[in-house]
Amino acid sequence: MKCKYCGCLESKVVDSRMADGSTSIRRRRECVRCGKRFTTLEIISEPAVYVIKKGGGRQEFDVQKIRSGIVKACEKRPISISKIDNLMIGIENKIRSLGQSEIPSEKIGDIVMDAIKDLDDVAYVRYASVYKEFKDIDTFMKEISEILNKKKNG
Amino acid sequence: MKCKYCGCLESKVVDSRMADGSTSIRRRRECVRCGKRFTTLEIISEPAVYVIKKGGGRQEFDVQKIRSGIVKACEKRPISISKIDNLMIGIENKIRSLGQSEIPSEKIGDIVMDAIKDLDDVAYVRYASVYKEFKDIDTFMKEISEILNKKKNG
DNA sequence: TTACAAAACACAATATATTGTATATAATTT
DNA sequence: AAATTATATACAATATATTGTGTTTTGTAA
Repeated sequence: MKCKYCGCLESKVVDSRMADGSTSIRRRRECVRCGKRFTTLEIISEPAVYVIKKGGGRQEFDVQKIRSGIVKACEKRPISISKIDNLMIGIENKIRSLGQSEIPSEKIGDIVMDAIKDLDDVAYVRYASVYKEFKDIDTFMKEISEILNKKKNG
Repeated sequence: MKCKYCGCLESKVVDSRMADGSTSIRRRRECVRCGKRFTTLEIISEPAVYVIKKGGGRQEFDVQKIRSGIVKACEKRPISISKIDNLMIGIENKIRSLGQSEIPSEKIGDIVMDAIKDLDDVAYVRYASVYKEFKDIDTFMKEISEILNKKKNG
């Protein structure tokens, strides 16, 4: 496991716990070279799902991309990494449970948006703004208004 | 690790390999109860630090880039690789300990410069000349004068 | 349709991880 | 601000994973 700090290839496990109702394992690792610690997550990964891009290109579904998209959307927001990971696992499960080997990227985006919606309003708007690419302004504005209304009235 | 087929909580590892250029570990697991196999992926789960470039661009922070910058600045200077690595580790720790998910590239540059300053004068000037891009000539000249004075008087 | 690459499979010798129990601290929620 | 939850920490006894070598299968590219 390449250390994210110094790139060293060796690290040893310092702690290891079941997480998310035993659907994953969270480990604490320590780099052999620099001694820095980092957290890892072991998740089930069935590589049979392909994402069909808008241009028609096909790419293997990669949770990490989903995760980094969510992480970006959550920047400076009070959302713990474990929450993001849980969300990611939920999204992955949902996508895989569709039982399809090919899924259009739009559908993936919709599923992720749906999941983020319940997590954090700001993150949701950020993600949506990137994902929808401002092409669908009407829907986007409607979504924002809905959130604002909910905040005002809720 | 909960089996994706029968939900059994116990599974054992049948095979384990580094994946994605050693950034993750791919395991093949076998459920203790139903005997079915599935693949898991262990990935790093930590808040990413992003570098905000001058133009506004965002890029994931990469120590190796810092390191290669220092190595270049130390060319033909009597500085061992382990010294550079130690410096790099210190820089990384400092940056991560800021606890921020977004850091302007200027700040990174300042931290690196500060670290190099104590390492080697020539390397420092070289690094500063690249990093400051001679835009901040006054400060740069002042820094050089300070170094020269320190050498003369110290 | 062949050729290449990635993933799955097997096995054996060695090295490392797991899990209960427990404390401290940071982050969220009320 | 207090209460709750999550994360990080430590240690020790036990159980399990890792990695080289090599073969086979499957999917993708030539």
